[in-house]
Amino acid sequence: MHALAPDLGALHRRVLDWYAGASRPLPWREPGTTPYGVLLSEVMSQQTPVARVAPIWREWLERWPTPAALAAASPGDVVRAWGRLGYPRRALRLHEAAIAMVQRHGGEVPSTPEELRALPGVGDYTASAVACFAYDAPVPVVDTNVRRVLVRLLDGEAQAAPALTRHERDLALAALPVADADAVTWGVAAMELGALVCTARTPRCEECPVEDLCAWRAAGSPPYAGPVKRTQRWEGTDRQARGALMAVLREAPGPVPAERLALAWPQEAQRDRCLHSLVVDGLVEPLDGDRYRLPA
DNA sequence: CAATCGTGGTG
DNA sequence: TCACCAAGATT
Repeated sequence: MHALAPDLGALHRRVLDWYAGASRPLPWREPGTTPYGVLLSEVMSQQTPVARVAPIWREWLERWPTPAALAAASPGDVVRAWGRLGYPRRALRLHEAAIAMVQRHGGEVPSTPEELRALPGVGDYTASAVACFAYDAPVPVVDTNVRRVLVRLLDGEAQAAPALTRHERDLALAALPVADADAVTWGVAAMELGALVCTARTPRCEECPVEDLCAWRAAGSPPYAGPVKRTQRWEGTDRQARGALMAVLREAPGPVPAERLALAWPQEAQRDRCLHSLVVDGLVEPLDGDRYRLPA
C-alpha cells in the first residue's frame, strides 16, 4: 500500500487540531443545519466552488426549507433558482431526490450511505459525505481533495489519478481514524486541508500541519508522473451551446420564441441538436408555435 | 472505462 | 492571456 508506515495517530491529531482552528465558516457548517441543508450543499458543490454556492444555498433553504417543499416546486422554478451554478441537471436531480424522499422516506433525508446512494444525483462521494456530516457516520469521505491529500501524504505522489482508483479507496479506509468521533471529523478536516493548504497547484506546504510526515515532501516534491487527463475544450462545444440556450430560458419569465434562441446560438444544426438534448434531459419544454420554456 | 455535462475565478 | 481548476454523477 505504501512503503512507510507513518504515525497515523500523530497525523490524525495534528490535522484535526489544525481543522479546529483553520476551517472556513461555511454556512452549512453552522450548528442547526439540517441533513437536507447538508445534502443541498453537497450537491451544489459538485464541481462548483463553495464560494459561489453559499448565496444560492441560503436562497434555496429559505424558499424550500424541506424536501417536501422542494418536491412541491416546479422543475422550472428549481432550475431557475439554480442560476449559474452550472450543470443544471443537478438541480433537476435534486428535485427528483426530494420527490423520492417524500415517497420513500417520509420526507426525511435518509441516513445510511446505501439509501442516500439510491437517490438521483447522489453518488458514492455525496452519499458518504451526507451520512458523515449530517448523521455522524464514521465512514470514509473521499473527494478530490482527500484523494490528493492522501496520495501525497502516504504515497509520495504529486497528484491523484484522473479517476478514483481502488488503491485510493483502500488508502482512505486505512487512513480512517479508529475512534468514531475522530473518524467523523476526519473527512471534513482532510477535505479542508486539501482545499486550503494541500492544493492542486502551488500547495502551501509551509503552512501544513503535517509537512514533516508527508511522503511527497520527504521525496523532494517530485512532479506528477502518471497519466494526464484530457483537458476538455470549450469553444463551440455542445456544452457551451446548451449553456447559452439555458441562460436565455432562465432569464425569460415565460415561453421564448425560437428566433430568440437562434440569436443566442446561431448555428442551426447544433442549436437543434442541443435543444433536443435539453428536452430529453427534462431541462426544456417545447411548446406549440415553436416556443420553448423551462419545464412547468 | 472514458466521454459528457456549465460556469466563473485565477495563477 | 488562457489553460487549468472547483466538495462528481451518469451513461
